[in-house]
Amino acid sequence: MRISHLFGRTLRDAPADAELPSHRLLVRGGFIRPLGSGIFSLLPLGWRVTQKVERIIREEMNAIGGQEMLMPVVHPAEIWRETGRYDQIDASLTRFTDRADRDLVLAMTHEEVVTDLARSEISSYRQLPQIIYHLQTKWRDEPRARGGLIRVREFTMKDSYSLDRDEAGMLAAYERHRIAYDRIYRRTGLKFYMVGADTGMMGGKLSEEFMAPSPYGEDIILISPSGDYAANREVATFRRDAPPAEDALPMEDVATPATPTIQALADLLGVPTSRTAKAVFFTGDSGRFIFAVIRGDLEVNETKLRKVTGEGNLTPATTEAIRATGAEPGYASPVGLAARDDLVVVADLSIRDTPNLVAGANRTGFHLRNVNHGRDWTATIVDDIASAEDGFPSPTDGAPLRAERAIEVGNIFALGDRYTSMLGATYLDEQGESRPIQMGSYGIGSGRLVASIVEQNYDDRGIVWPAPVAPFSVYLTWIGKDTDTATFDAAAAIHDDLLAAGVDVLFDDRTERPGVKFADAELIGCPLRLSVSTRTLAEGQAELRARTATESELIPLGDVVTIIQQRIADLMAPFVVS
RNA sequence: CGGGGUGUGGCGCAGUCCGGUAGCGCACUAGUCUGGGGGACUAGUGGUCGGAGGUUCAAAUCCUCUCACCCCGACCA
Repeated sequence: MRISHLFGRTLRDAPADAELPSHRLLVRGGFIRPLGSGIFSLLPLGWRVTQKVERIIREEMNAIGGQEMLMPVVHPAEIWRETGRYDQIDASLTRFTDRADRDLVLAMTHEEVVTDLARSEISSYRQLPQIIYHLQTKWRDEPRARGGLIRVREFTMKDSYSLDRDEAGMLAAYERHRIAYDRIYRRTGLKFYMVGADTGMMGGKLSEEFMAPSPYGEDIILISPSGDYAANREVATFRRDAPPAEDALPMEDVATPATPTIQALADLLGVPTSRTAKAVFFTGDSGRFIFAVIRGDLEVNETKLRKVTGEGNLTPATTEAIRATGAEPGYASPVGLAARDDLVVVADLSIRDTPNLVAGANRTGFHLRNVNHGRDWTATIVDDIASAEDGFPSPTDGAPLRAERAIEVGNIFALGDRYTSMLGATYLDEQGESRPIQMGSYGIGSGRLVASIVEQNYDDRGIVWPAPVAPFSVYLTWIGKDTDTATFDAAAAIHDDLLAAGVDVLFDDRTERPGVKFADAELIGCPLRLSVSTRTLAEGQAELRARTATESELIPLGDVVTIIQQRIADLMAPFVVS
C-alpha cells in the first residue's frame, strides 16, 4: 500500500474533546473518525487492525467448534417481550416502529434471536451441543458515550452462544470459551485478568469478565498477590476479621451531640469505626425501602445489595422516606424500627459477627452502646453486602488485595435456561422427555479490544502495535531529494519485493521531509520501519528500526526480504500461543 | 436525567464582555530554496461564525428558542 493512496490522514493535533490516549492516537493516526456521539467510522488503517483482531477471534472460535453465522440487527419486539427484557431494560434499548406501526428494537445483544432459532431448529438431543457465533453490529443507547472506542453506542461484537443438553455440557462449553478467550487476548498482546463478575442484565448463574488493566478503566478489579483470586469489585469478597470474643453487654443510651457521621461518633466515644454500625438507605425498584446496616469501617456494595434484596435497581432514599420509617438521618438505627411490609432491613455479615456495637438511637444527639444483632433487633436479611477495597484480605489466603482500574474487554455467562425456558426452546432427550436447552453467552467487543490494546501500547510519539494486530508490519520510507528518483525507485522495488513475499508493507512514497515521515511512522506505530536514503543506497543498504528500538541497523539491500521476514517472525513469536 | 462547558475553514484556536468589511497557527494548492526528525519564503484556495427567529442603519458579538458535541455525576454488559 502506498501512503499517497491511503484514505485518511494523520493529524498533528488531536481534537480537543479526545481525552483518552487511545482516542487521541487513533484519531490522530487516521484510524478512526467520529460521526456522532459514540459513533465512529473505521478508516482503512483502523479497519485493518480490526480485521486482524477479528481474524484471531474467528480462528479461536472455530477451534472450539464454533460455527460462524450472522443474525439481524433489527428484531421484532415480540421476542424481547417474550423474555421480558422489552420492559425490563431502560432506554439503552432503542425501540422504534416500522411503517405498519410494528414494534421493533435495535439489537443490543442476540440471546433472543439465538433462542428463537434454537426452538425452531433444535428438537432432539442428537442436535446438541452447538456453539454458534457471529460478529455483528450492536446498538446500545448509552446515557453517555465517552472515551473514543472504549465506550460507544454503535459497536461490533463477537458474540457466541452455546446450546447444551444439560448443565454439565453448558459448563464444558463455558470452560472452552474461557480457554479460547485466554488465547485470543494473549494472541493480540493484551494484558488482562479474568475476574469473577456480576451477571447484571444477562441473568444467569456464572459469569466472568476479561479485564484489561488501564488507568482509564471504568471498572475496578481486586486481585490477590498470588493471583489465585481476582474479581470485579461489584462482587469481590474478602476474608472477614475474627469477631472480638466478648460477651454481650447491656444496651445503654449515650448522649452524642453533633455526631451525624461515623467518624465524628468514633472520635467522640473513643472507639474504632469498626465498633460502630452505620445505616444506608435506598428505595428499590419494587418501591420497598431498603435499610442496610453495615459496620462503620465498611462500605455498602450496591451490586451485592441489589442481589440479596432481589431489587433490579436501587436509588438513594430521600430524607422524607427515611423519616417515614421512624429512623432519624445521622442517628438512624435498626433498633426499634416498626415492622412494615415495605421495609427490608439488611445486615452485613460484619454486623451479625461483631458484638456490642455503637448504633444510632433514632433521636438526634443520641446513640446506643452495646447493640447486638439477634438480641436487640433482627434483620430481614443477613448477608454479605460489603464492598472489598484496596488492601482488604483476600478470601483465599488473607494477603492484601490490590485494586486496579480495568476495561472490560469480554465476558462469559453461563445462562442456564433463563432464556430458553421463557421462549420454549426445548429438546427431547433419550427418554423422550422435553427439556430446556442450557445456554451460555460469550461476548468480545472488537473495537473496545482494539482501543484497549492501544491504551496499553503507546509512547509519547504514538501507538506501538503488538505485531499480530499492527495495520502493517513494515513502514517503508525513502529519504532523499525530490529529484532523487534512484532512491525512490529503490524503495519502490523493495515495496514490490516485500509485497511479493507476502509482507504487510505500507510505503511512504511521499516527497515529504524525513521528519514528517518519521513522525507519521511512529504515530501509526508499525512494528518495523525500513528506510532507504540516498546515503544508504550508495552503500547498498537500507536502514531498519523497530518501533520499540532507539537504534537503527543497516542491512544489505539484497537481504531485505529475508531479514524483514525473520524480524517479523521474531516480533510475532511472543504472541504465538501453543 | 442533574451540574458544568464548547460550537468560528479539515485540525487547534483568537475575536463575543464593549455590535461596525471574519482573523491566526497547522493542513491544502502553486512556485523557489532546503534536504535524516513535523523546515523557510512568496503567492493562493477554503468559513451562510451550529440552526431558527428577534432587536438594530448594522449581529460571530445583544435577546429568545433550538440542535449538536464534550466533561463531571447518575446509569450501564
